[in-house]
Amino acid sequence: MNWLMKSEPDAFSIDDLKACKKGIEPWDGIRNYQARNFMRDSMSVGDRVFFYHSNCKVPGIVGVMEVASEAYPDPTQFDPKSKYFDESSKPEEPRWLLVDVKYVRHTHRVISLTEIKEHADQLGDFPLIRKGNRLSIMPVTDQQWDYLLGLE
DNA sequence: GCCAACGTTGGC
DNA sequence: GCCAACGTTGGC
Repeated sequence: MNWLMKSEPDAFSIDDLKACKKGIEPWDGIRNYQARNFMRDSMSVGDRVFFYHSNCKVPGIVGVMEVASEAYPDPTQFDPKSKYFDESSKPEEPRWLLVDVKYVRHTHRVISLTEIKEHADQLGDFPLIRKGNRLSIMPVTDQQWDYLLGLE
């Protein structure tokens, strides 16, 4: 499958990912059940992922990465010093999962949310442009993937 | 910084 | 199980 994953660039940007060792990093901090279930049930190693910058000056797609691991427990949920600490999650029954992601490339330019919205008719149902949607990991159909990359 | 939309929590 | 209160997301 194909995916889109959001990150605030102030916290973790695509440049940060590129700078990681081998361009691979655990995508930690997902605390939303729907997003977690996508990782657990539907993601496979090698799946393509759009890197999306949210909550910033120009929100939009900034690059491509790929899924580099199966889902496994997010260690930050057990770390009291982490802002993602969840005291109600127990190691024998972890509540939150993550996958590793691997940098592939930057897009040639930012494909902004504004621009994506202008193509709503061609994209069909797409969670990113649904009103009020806050999902941080969402599936992207093959058609949507090709169409969005065609804009770059 | 504002605020709409949404998810979660907890009292009842 | 309902729902008000609260916290978070994320565009603007």
